Order: sequence, then C-alpha cells, then structure tokens
Amino acid sequence: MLSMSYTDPWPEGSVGLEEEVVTAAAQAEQLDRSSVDCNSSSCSSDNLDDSLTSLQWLQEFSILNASASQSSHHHSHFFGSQGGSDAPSSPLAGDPASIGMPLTPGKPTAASFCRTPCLSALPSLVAHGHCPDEVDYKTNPHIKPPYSYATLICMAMQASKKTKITLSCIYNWITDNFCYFRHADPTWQNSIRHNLSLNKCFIKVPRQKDEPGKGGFWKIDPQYAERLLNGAYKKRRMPPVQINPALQNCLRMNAHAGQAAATAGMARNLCVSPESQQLLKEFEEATGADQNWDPRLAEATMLNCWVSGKGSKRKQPYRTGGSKAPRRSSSPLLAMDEQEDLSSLKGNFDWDALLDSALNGELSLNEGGPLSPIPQDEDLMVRGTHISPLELPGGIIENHVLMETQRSSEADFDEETFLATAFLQSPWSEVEEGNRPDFLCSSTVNIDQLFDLGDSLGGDLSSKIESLL
DNA sequence: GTTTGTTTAGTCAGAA
DNA sequence: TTCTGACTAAACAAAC
Repeated sequence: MLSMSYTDPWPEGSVGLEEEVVTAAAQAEQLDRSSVDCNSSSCSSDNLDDSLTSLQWLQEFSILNASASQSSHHHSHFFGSQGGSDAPSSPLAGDPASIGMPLTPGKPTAASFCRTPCLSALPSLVAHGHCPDEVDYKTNPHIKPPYSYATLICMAMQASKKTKITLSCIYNWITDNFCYFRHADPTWQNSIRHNLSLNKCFIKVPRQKDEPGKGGFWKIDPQYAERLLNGAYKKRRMPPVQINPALQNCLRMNAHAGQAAATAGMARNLCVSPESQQLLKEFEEATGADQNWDPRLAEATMLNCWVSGKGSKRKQPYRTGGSKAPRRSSSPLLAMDEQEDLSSLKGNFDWDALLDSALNGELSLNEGGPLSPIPQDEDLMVRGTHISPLELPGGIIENHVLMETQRSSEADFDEETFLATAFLQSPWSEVEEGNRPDFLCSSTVNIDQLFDLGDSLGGDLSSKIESLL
C-alpha cells in the first residue's frame, strides 16, 4: 500500500531533508490541473501518437551532437517526450487504464483494463512474441518494464537528483514513470522494500532524530557505482514482455465482437510507423548498431524491450492455482488514475549530459576528484549495522563497510542498472556542487575506463571523448 | 492502523 | 545438472 499522503517525488528546488515533503494541497492542485488537461477532447486521439512521441527522443538524440549537451532542449527522453512543443500525450490519455474501463486494482493479471484499439496487433504480439518497436512504459499499463527492481530503484534515485530518497519517493517515481506499476498489485512494493534491504547496492540512511517522517532514506552505495564504471557488473537477462491476461481476454472478446474500426486504430497504435522506423534507422546508424550492436545500449534505450523471435523463457507473472485472491489495492494512486498528472516526467536521460559530466571531471578521473558528499555527520546503516563515515587521506570519503563491500566478489549491480541510471538525465549538471548525488561523484574512473565506457556506447562517442581530451 | 524494514522461503530462468 | 540472480510471497517487528 502506498502512503495515504501522496507526495511529489521530486519537488523542484527542494533539497535535503525536506525533499519528500509536499503538501497534500499542492498535490491536489497538481492533480486538478492534470485533470483539466486530460479531459481535453484530443486526449484519446492523441494516444495514437504516443508511440511516436515516445520516440521523440530518438529524433533529438545524437551522440555526435553532444556539443549541445547543455542546452535545455537537448534531452534524450527515456520515458518519452514531454513538455514544450512536443505536444506530449496527455497523462490521462497516456494512461489507458484511466479511460472509461473500471479498474481492477491488483496484479496486471487481474487488471480489467481493456482498450479496444489494442486488439489487432496483440494476436501477433502474443502468438509470435513480437512487440512494437516502441513501448512507452510510462503510458503502457500492460507491459512490465524490462528492468529489475534494483534498476528501477537506481533510476528513481538518479532521477530524484537527490543524494538520498525515501521509499515512498521510490514508489512514486516508479508509478509515475511506469504505468504498469500503477495498476499492478502493490506487492511489487514489497519487492522494492525487499530489494532495498537485501541488495548491497543500497544503503539505508536513517533519519535524524529530529527529522519528521516515516522510514529512512536510501542511497546508492558509491562503491557499487564504481564497480559499474569499472565494468564489474553482471548481465541481466532480458524479460519478455508481459501482457496482461485480462488484456488478452479482452482481445478475444473483441475479436468476437468484430470491431474492425477499433482494431484498425489499434494497428496504428502498435505497429511501427514509418516515422518511427526511420528514427530507429537513424539511431542505429548513429550508434553503429548494424556493425556493433550493443544490446546494453539497446536495452538502455528501451528499443529491445520485447521478446526476440525465439522468445525468452522468462516466466510470466504466475499465479499458482489456489493461491489467495489478488488483493485489492488501497493505493490512492489507482484512484488518482482518473486525474493523475503524469506530465512531470522525471528521469529523463541525457547522453550528452552524462558524457559531459564525465569530461568535466564530475566523474572523477583519479585525481582526487569529486568527493563523496556523504555528510560526515551522517550515520549510515548497512544491513542493520551502524557505520560511521571515514575520511581518507585522499579526501575521498569512504566508509568502513563500503570498503568491505568493495572486496566482495559479488556485484549486485548489473550493467543494465548502470546504463539505465547513466542515461537518466544527469543530475549533477544542474545542481550545485554540494548537492551532487554521490552515486557517481564519489567514484573514481580512470581515463581508460572512460574510454571503455565510450567504446561500449559506440565508436563515435569514443571519438568525441578523444577529441575533447 | 499504516508504513517501513528485515528476514525467510520458494519458484523460475539463465548461465556455467 | 548445478549455481545464481530475479522475483514473489509472507511473516514479523518497529516506527509513526
């Protein structure tokens, strides 16, 4: 269950301890505003363009054009284009589950959502394991994002632009950016908590005694961030697309109904448009995907988010027979779906910002670089163990336990996590020095590693790094 | 009562 | 086949 007081995950301008506090009134105002926006008549029709706008970032994306990285307009939007002149899809329109059909909160398997225009493409999608070339996870409630929970947590942390965030903020970010989870059984939140507790990558930062609020804060273990940059990450298997069974039922029902017009609209929605194909082609050309296809890159850009032709064996959401009935969610998010404002896209990826951050030394180049902003007076809890910060001679604030973890042979981050978080809009390019997330700032990366990173991203990127150096 | 955090147990899938 | 990671489910306790 989510907190009864829904809070804006990342209130603008807020830094530090008050980062999670947003008044309910402000939230209501936001929802109100979005409700108005999404009641516009264009919402439903604009849905057809969602697949296009979700690839808008491709149009803007250019590794070769990184010189314009600092320009505000140059954001490679991971979760779809938003704002500005893009005429972004309405949050409501983008959330099909908010259209008409009664919601059945719970796991997607129990979701009763059915949107008629989704029906024509699904047979092939389900039967042949195909998936549209573009999946807007922000608006698609049927397809589970191909990211591990750890990745999602990392993405939330990175997108927050804060050094530490609360559990509820993680929830909010995920539900804000992945429609799937808005309608899923809230047990995924249990998994999130489980992941935070179990995964070494995440460090619990207890609240100060005089700090109001529930629970503590969570941050990324900088040592694991370093490991990511060192390439010591594991590959995560790609999950297949998970289609709501309810949607499939809906599909069958509509097949009988013979809604030709609706299915025609569906085809437009899920099939790859020529524009998108062109964008994809340009993207592949820009990244040398033809010769040097990097699945990690593809995954990070959510272009290979569907099942391959041979299909993945990854399990679908399973429901063992006789198990308890899906719980109804009491999450206010579901109720707010009718009016929730998704317009505030968080976690936009910016390749250029990432690169420039590295080039500007914000990814330390082994010169006693940026320090971890872990407050020295900040107590950390790792696996229930209280640890104290330690300042090393080099100025790099380390941590006893974190140093221990560095020796561990386990690497809980995978490359997907790294790439996914790396492609989030680089926060440290926009925040004050002191407010930089320490996720990467405390990491040290030598120049070779940087080149390795560049190589993994494509030759052009490496060339750019080289030329700039 | 709700939320948060920890722990245990089990299943499944991919890799070795 | 075994190992490992991801995921799910559940129980429990503590804090709010």
